[in-house]
Amino acid sequence: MQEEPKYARLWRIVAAIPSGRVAAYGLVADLAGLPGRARLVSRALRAAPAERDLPWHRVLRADGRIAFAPGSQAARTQIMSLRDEGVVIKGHRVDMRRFGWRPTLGDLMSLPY
DNA sequence: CCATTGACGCAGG
DNA sequence: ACCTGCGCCAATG
Repeated sequence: MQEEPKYARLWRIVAAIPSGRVAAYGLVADLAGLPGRARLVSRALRAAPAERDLPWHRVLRADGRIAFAPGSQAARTQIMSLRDEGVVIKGHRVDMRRFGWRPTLGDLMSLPY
């Protein structure tokens, strides 16, 4: 049996983040079984094929801040997508207590391949 | 092969 | 709230 490639495992977690909720890079890594590898998540997202259509905009820094520089095109796109889903952004950040995704074990167990 | 670079996170000060 | 340092490590030059 072969181990699922790291990027694919990260992509699966990101794909599971529900609309209207957000998750930190570090949480995505943890849930993918790669604790301490937050930076790998950013790499995986850059490398993700567009066809996969991942909700990358739902991934933020641990403190709720948008990872991209304020005013950058990427940040504006991300903010727009989040607002479309009802996520409130103030001062370039999101209130993680309100919008943070907290999956149950059941959620994780029933992830599609 | 060595150095630098990040869509990061956390502990300190 | 802001800054600094360190751990992390695949990718890039």
